[in-house]
Amino acid sequence: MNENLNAARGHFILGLSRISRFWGFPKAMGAIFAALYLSPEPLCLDELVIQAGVTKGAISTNVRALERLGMVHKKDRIGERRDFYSAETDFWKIVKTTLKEREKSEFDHALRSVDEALLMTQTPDLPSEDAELAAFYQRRLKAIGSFFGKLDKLVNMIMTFDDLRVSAIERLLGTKGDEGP
Amino acid sequence: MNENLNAARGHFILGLSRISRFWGFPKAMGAIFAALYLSPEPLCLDELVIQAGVTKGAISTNVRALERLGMVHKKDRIGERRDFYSAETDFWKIVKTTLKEREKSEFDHALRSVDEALLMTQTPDLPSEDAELAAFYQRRLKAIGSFFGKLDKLVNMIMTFDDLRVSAIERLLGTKGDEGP
DNA sequence: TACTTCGTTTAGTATGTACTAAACGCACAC
DNA sequence: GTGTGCGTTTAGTACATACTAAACGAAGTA
Repeated sequence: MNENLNAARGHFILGLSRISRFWGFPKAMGAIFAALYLSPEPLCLDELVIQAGVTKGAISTNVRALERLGMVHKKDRIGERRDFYSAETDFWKIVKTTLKEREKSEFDHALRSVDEALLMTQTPDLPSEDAELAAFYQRRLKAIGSFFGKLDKLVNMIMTFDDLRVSAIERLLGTKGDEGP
Repeated sequence: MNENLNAARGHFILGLSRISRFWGFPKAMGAIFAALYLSPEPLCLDELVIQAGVTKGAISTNVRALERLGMVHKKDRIGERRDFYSAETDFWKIVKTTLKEREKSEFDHALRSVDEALLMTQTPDLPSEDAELAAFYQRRLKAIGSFFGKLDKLVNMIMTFDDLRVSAIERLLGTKGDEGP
C-alpha cells in the first residue's frame, strides 16, 4: 500500500486518539474507531492490533465499549470464526447514543444530589439567623437545580432528534464539503 | 451554625466535586466552587481550606483556574490583605466561557488534524488500486471534517448567545423553579 | 485425543495527574 | 532588623486508570 496513505491513516489515528482522551474515553477507543473508519472493509482484531498499535486485550475491551456506544458494528461472515468490525459513519447518531449512555446518568445524579441537599436545608424551628441562611441555600440550590434540569431537557431534546430535524440543523449550520459514507 | 445546613453544604460540595471530575476538571475545582456558591459572603483561602477540604496549595491553584473560566471572582476589600472570592451565579455565562476556553482549541486541533491527513492522501500518480483507496480516504476524511466543522459552528453559535437568546432558550426548555441569585 | 485459532479475562505495570506538605517570597508590623 | 500573615511554588506522593503480557476458555480441526 502507498506510503502516503499509511501516513495519512496514522496521522488520523493519532488525531482521534487525542480527541478520545479529551472527551474522557481511553485513547485506544479513538485509535480503534479511526482505524475502522478509514477501512473500506471490516477488520478483525488482529488487524486492529497492527493498525491501532495496542495489544489484543485492549482491542477486545475497547471494541466492545465502542459497540455499546453504537460507534462500531460487528460484521459476521459466513464460514469465518473471527469477529469483524466496521465503523458507524452517522456521527449524529453516535452523539445521540453517547449522550444517552453517558451524560444521562450523570445528569440524573447531579439533579438528585442537589435535591437531596435542598431537602437537608428544610429544617423547621431555626433561629432567625440560621433561617436566613437556610433560605439563601434554598434559593441557590433551586437555581442550580433548575440549570441542571434545563441541560437535561436540552440533552433529551437532542436525543430525540430524528433525521429531519438533524438535516434542519445541518442546513442551519451550513453544509460545505461533506459527502456520504 | 445549624448542623443540617452544614450537612447540606457538604453534600452539595461532594456532588459538584463529582460533576467536576466528570467534565474533566479536578474535583477540587468543583468543591471550591460549591463552597463559594453556598456562601452569602466572599470567602478567603483559609476558609476554603476548611470548607472544600483540600490544602491551601490546591486552593490557590484551582481558584485561579476557576477565575480564568469566569466561574469565581476576586473581591478586594479595603484594608484587607487576604483575597476573597465569590461564585459566578450566571451558569449560561459560565458555559460560554468554558466552551471558549477549553473546547475551542480542541476543536481547532481536531479540524487541523483531519485536514492534514487529507493533504497526505493527495498524492499524484497512484496505481489504480491505491487511487481507489485514496479516494475512499478522502471521502471519509471530508465527512468527519465536515462534522467537526458543524460542531465548531454550533459551539460558536452558543458562545455568541446574548441574554435575549438565552431567555428564549430558557422559555423553550421550560422555566420551573429557578430564581435569581 | 491433542493441537490451533480465536476472543476474553486477569494480574501486574506504567503513566498521568491531582493532591499534600513544606519551603519560599512578599508585604506589612513591630 | 525580626516576626507574622498572606499567596504561590515546588518536590514528592498517592491514586486512578489504561495498558501489556500471559493465562485461560471455547470451538473448531486433525
